[in-house]
Amino acid sequence: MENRQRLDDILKEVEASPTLEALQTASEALRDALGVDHLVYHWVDSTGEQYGCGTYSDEWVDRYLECNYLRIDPVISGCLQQFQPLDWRELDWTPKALAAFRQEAMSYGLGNQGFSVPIRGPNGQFALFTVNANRNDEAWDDFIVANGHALILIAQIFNQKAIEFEPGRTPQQVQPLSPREVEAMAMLSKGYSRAQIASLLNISEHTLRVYIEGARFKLGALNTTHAVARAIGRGLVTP
Amino acid sequence: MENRQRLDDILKEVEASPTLEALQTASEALRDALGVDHLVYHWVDSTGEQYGCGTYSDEWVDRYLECNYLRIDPVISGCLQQFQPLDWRELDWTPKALAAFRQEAMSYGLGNQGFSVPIRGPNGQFALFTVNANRNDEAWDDFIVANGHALILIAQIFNQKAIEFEPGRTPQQVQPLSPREVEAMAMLSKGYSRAQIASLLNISEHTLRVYIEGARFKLGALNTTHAVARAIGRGLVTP
DNA sequence: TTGCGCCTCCCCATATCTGGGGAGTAGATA
DNA sequence: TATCTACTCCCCAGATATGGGGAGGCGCAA
Repeated sequence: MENRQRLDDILKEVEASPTLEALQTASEALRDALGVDHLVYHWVDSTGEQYGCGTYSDEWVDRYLECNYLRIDPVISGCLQQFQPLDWRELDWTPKALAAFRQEAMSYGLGNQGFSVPIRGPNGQFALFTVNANRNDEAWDDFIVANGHALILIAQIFNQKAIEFEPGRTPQQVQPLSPREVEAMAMLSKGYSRAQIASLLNISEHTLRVYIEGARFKLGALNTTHAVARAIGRGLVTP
Repeated sequence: MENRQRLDDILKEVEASPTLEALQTASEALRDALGVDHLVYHWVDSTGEQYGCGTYSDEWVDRYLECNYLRIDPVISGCLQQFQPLDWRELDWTPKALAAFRQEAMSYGLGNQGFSVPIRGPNGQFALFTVNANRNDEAWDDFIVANGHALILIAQIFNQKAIEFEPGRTPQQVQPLSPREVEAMAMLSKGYSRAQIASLLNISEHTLRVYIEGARFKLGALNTTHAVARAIGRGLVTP
């Protein structure tokens, strides 16, 4: 269990020095401490800007971006649809993805096994923390049992640090929606039409319209759909 | 650090026996191990169904539900808007919430300090893991420094167990959206009108409509706003 | 080869939403 | 007490979205 102590030390350093460079050097240190081939932290902030640090080779990163593999990467689509930590073996490897993508990845030095921890924030933040190694199935099982918890924790700590870099921390004070406005957004997000909502809430359709317009205004939205999307993003409504 | 070992043991038991009762007994064991007054895990699944386990008194839970405090609880609204772990002192305690809510809570045995770890899933799952105790500010600072990481980990483990209980694990195979359909949903969620999107994507407005209708159908949505909400919920689009 | 899914285009009519105005009540806040 | 916000209601006209029909080309897979 001295390994654990070593991980703790590295993470403490990360927490003390919140810079992108610190995450980068920590990635390398953690990779060695864990004994894996690669360790990557990839992060999309609320403006859609992407950041990344990790131990993939520059060639692979360039190739990945160039081919827009983001769109076909099963790791990405898998992690977008669930948010538990994910063993790459559980993924849906279509023949295309397997041939065109995974084999190519291995030629760039990636291992055959992977484990990714997805994290999602309410404003579209999405982070992915991945370790990658060349192992057989049994060895990988053992690795995950031994280190799964630590990986989740590392992902959280990286994530907290990443949040601090966020440029658009939206210090602009947000207009809180009134209860009725929230209610309207919630009903809209469930697919009800204005007429239905009005009758369900026992108010006139026009009154409902006032709420929707109020919500649109307070959320800075261009139309109702936009307002609902923002309400969801702000956590006022659960989708 | 024997405390840490004790936490580990309790968590291992939780992982071995994934039942709601196990979470309940673990809550009590963890409360004692951590030396706090209360420990609660509250969880909303993708259907909107709510579950909870923890050490609050039944009277307080009843009172809370009866008064629909969910709507005014600053802990809830705070955690819905950010997804980092949250010290209750950072919350926005309006006079009303303070008077009507917090003081009443303390009369039901809650402590003055709290720390909550929010977790969000892509299908509307929302979980909140909270510890609560009666401490002065310095003691609470020390507690969080000492146990913050452990709390995050506990929240994750509770969450993974809770996911296994989910009834609507939606074994129904989901229809994947085509790239164009996803694109349409993404633009709609940003507030663009159909005409704008069509011209931005360089396609006729009617073609765009076909995509939107396709997405609506595949997402089982009643209208466009509903479809966008579901696309967001499914993680196809970031709000 | 024959499907199947995806992408692209067009017509029409109707339902629904949006934008602009105004106005009264109650409750909380200052 | 004065003011502000939230809530409720009404008018109208124009913009926008929706529903239903049909049709051709392209690529992938059984």
